[in-house]
Amino acid sequence: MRGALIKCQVFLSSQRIQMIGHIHELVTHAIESLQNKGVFELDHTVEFNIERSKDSKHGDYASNVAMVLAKPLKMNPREIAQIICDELAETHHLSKTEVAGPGFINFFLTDACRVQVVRKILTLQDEFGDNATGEGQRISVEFVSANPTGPLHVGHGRGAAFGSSLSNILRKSGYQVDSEYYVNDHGRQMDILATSVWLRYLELCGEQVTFPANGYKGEYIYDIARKARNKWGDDYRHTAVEVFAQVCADEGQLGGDKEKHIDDLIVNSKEILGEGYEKIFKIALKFILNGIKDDLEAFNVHYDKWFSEKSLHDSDGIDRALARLDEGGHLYKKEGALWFNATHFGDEKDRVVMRENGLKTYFASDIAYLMNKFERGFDQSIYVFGADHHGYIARLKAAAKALGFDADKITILLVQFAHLFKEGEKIQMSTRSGQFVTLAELIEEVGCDAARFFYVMRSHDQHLDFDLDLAKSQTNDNPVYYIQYAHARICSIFRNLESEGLSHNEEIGHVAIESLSEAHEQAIIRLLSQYPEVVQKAAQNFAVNTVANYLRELAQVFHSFYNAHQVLQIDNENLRNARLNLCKAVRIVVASGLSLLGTSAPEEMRSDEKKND
RNA sequence: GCGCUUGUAGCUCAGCAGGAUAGAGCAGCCGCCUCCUAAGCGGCAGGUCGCAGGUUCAAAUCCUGCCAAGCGCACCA
Repeated sequence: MRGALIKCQVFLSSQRIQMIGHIHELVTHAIESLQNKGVFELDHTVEFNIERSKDSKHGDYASNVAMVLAKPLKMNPREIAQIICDELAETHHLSKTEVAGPGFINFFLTDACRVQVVRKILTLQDEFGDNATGEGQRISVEFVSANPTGPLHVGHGRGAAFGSSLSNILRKSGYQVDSEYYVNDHGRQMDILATSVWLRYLELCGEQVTFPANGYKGEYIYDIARKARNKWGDDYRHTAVEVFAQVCADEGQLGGDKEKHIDDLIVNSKEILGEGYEKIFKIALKFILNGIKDDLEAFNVHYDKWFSEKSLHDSDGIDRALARLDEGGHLYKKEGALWFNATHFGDEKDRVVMRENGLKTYFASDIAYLMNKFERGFDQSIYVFGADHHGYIARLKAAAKALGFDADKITILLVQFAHLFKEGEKIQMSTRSGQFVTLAELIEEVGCDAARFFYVMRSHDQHLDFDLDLAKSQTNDNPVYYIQYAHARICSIFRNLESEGLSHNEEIGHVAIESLSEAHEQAIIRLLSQYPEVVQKAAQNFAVNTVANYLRELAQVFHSFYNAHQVLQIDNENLRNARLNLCKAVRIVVASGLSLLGTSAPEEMRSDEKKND
């Protein structure tokens, strides 16, 4: 049979891809030619790879083609590799090929070809690394979406850092990204919040109130209450006796039930306050939401859209979603509640969408929100959830299928918890008691840069130990500063350029670029050329941490170079300009990578001034 | 009990669309500032990739079982 083969994993993206495609073509032609000559006899298709060599000793690219062909051809892989090498057409991109190891073919680029990347980076600037992976695709990334019942705490920080960085990376890979925060501004928790605020307000008015076990006890509730009192004075004051009339006993009391207790209080609050309840509710929501927005801004996290759950209730969003499920015959009544037969679509149990008391569950809103996302036409919707929400995967996918949508368009990424460590001790947190480390406190403590970097430097599905002391330290142990320092050093070189009476001529540098033949320089060039692939791979695998790892590596080779070679203090003008070009390219890529992670790229590092914070 | 996730160096972790001798950082030991910021660089030492099978020319990587850890299994949000 003719035309055996040939599939190659093509990593698209400008120059690299072209090179891999080019080499792939050369190999394919060689094999076809050998078939025609009757040297190779193949009767079925084979797949082989052209991939970047991990070790520079193995050239720039390598192929496993000979090993894959060994079996069908019943020949020794090294022998096959040699035959293919001899058959390869001439090309000015490659300086040599060699057979190595068990039968790899290694391809070596010419020096001229390899150093091209420096010019490319200086030309493209911060557009270097852009790739077309997501061209023409719209993608929704939802993250954090914490209930607006209190300030964000450190548990939300990782989702924020990850989701924000992921959005940046996807954008750089050509996706049209909508980042969203789903605001749960409706439902029981919000009523508990409003009621908690009102009770604190009554306290401020001088009423004797026993605060419910299930209420929100944080100090911020007082802040909101104070705000309400400043605004409305005693307008909403009622006696404690009135408020607690016919309320079930609280936890700890005889026959007490904290859930029933708070629910009764909510009912009373609504009745007693009437329209006033809505006002308290709104002032609380606004206060907290503004706080959340401020915290996220300070964390360099920005959203395209704040999606209100309430809007789904106010519009016909939820009703339409439920109607659609009903039309498909996926809803049924049982014991007064309305159920979605999620088990039919792979979930482990059916789910309630409307409770016996007539209230729609959060899951009903989730379904409506899901439908809304599909209706907006996203090619893909990413949910970033905390790992404790993994039960949601099956039910969301079940809902998507039941609604008639393609469940594969939903991707749920679970972010594992981060454990904070201080002085070697794990910090315990408990939201119940209102004692937790807020995100704002964390930023205050270690700074935005360190916090964001630490959160994403490990794979998102990996538990993370967050060492506060390390994040705060301004030493070489701290990876953030290590990378930023590389950037600052380069900026420093360019600052010193003028004071040394020198100047930078990029053109001279470009012409002399091949004089960068030192091992350190070659290592930097090699790494620089990988940046587009790193970004692309990070986008494809939703692996933000690979960017962090890459930056550390790049910083490392740069620091080595810096230590081994002078840039300014050399007489050879050509070499000096070539090295300046190289430094500038590193600076551009480091700055680009750091910005993807939402971390700044400072032009200088000054420990003395740092202490003034 | 069922489900999801994770077991790699003393510690924290990379690597996991299978590939050529398993990598970093910290901690330990030994070196480098008349030179662009030593927040840096170089070197030494450190691992039966949880255990056992299987697939493959090739397994830390894929499959199965077991062991261990974390999380989840509400008419809660």
